[in-house]
Amino acid sequence: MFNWDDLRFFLELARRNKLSKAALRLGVEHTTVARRIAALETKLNLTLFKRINRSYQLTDEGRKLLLHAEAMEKNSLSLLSELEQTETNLEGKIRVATPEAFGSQFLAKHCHAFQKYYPGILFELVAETTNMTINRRDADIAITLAKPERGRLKTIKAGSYRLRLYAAPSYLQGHPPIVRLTDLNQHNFIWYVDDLLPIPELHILDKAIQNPNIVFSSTNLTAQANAADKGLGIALLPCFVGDQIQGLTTVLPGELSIMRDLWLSVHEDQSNQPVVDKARLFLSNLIASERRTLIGT
Amino acid sequence: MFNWDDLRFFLELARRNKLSKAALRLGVEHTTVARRIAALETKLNLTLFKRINRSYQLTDEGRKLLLHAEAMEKNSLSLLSELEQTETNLEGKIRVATPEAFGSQFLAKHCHAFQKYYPGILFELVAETTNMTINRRDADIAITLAKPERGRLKTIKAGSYRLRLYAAPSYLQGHPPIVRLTDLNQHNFIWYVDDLLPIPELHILDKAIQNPNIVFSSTNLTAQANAADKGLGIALLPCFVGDQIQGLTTVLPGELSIMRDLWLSVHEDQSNQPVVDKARLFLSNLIASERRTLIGT
DNA sequence: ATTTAAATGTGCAAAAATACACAGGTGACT
DNA sequence: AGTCACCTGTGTATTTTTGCACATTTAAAT
Repeated sequence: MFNWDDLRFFLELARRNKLSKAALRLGVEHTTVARRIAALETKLNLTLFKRINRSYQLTDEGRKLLLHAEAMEKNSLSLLSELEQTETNLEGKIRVATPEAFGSQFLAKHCHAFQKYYPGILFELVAETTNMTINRRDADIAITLAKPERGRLKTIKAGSYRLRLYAAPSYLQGHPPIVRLTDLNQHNFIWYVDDLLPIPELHILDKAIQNPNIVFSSTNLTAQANAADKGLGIALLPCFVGDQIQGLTTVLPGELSIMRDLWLSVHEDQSNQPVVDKARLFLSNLIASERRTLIGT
Repeated sequence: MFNWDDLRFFLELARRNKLSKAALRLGVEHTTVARRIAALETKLNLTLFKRINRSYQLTDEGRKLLLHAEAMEKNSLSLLSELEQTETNLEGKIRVATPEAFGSQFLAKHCHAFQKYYPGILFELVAETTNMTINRRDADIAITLAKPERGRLKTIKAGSYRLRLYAAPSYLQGHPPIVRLTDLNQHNFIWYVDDLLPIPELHILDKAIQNPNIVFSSTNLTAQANAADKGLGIALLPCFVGDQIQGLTTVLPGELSIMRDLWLSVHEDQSNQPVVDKARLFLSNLIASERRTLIGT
């Protein structure tokens, strides 16, 4: 028997006709789509697509398969809609502490899904730069950038995200071109205020720029992003913020890319509570499945 | 979206109720089944099975899922029956050379599938102990135990198989018990004739047994297997032979297990011929999907 | 009660799948 | 015609999945 999951890839490619387009929607690399399709073709011993003019066009046999794949998709969707029943029996409240930008720009956009599953649970999102201490029960679950060393916590690495330099085209047109890191010396920066937690990877920038010309600073990333969007200068932003803003483009994406880990912690004695457990699963699933938006393109 | 292929595993487990039974039919380890089911459960955020009394029983939600999974299975089956059309346009003949036992006991049992796909192609199976040389065009495709070093051949490692010692219970009851390798000194052996190709892994046996008491020998593995089945002595057999014979049990499976590779070769200038290509794909697919019977339990 | 056999669970090693980086090639727009 | 953006293909590195060996548990049989 062939791998049923390959039909998901087949369907997407049959609809988009481009490896890259299909890959984007499936949340994988284009090479993965190509290889899964190739595997399906050899397994079924059929040619499903003709590769012409950099586009994948269905063959006659591919069209036959499409009908069956669509039927299976219908099944999978009806399955989800039937089983994705809300758990109204669970009631209570969960407080989740996250870094400011992660909470306000990423997690907030997905809380509706949690609400749909568990309408009885109040989801409290504490997204602040101040370091909330989960130990003092300020929050039931904490997502942090550094692994908490102390406290009786269950901590797992939930995922990673990337930071890049972003600027508005309007800014870039009015300023000297940037082709290497040292060119940044002549540019304006939007930056954090000093008391942010130190990011070790920033020494790359420190070496290249002796005296950064900081024209605006804030503890609030959304403020920085909005300032950059208006052409004030160059900002260091998480990709899940910068990529979402149409008016921003990356600066030196090849030279500067900072990866940071996301840690998810719960109290040892709270980890078995149903409400806490469901929220924990929701968060780690979310971070895993949205990996692509957190890492950026 | 969840992994559609996990539903195949779910279906099998829902029907067999045991990890090990489902694993056997799926051709994987029981741990893999357990992990795929666990992955599906966390992805769907449901409990599909209750683990009671070492058996997996469907929950209510699991039963709901079963209906959808069965529907998807129907689709996948109808898909196969529609697309698995015979290619009557391909005509010709293909000669495949293999080791004797592999050809007569394994490949011969699967040739009907090839015939079904390609009714126009005559499949000639040359299963002999004499080393056929593919270079002289005695065969179009060769499956060998050693990688051919010379000749303009395209060779890939197609898979592996295992050898074990086998004996009939009737023999074992009438002879001293065997708990370690040295106990074999007091036993009767069914063996190859001397000119068989040397198997380096056999030095383990050579060390344990100074003077093996060989009571019967043959170049033909089927003859050896039949002799062993009748209680003549202990034989070294491929698992795909020994495991198929109800009357044989393994001897010292923990102490003696020999793995050998299977190599598949075609001529460089023949590799693009449709008939040769289809046969090559058929053989490598077959060896891959029957991995479990070749490796044994 | 003891033994035996069969089933599930766990940690580690091997294998496979995937991402990543880069090369090459094609069409679109100057 | 040349440049540019975009898409696909190939080889390597990383991550994930799977297999394997072993521990543990439970039911059945002596």
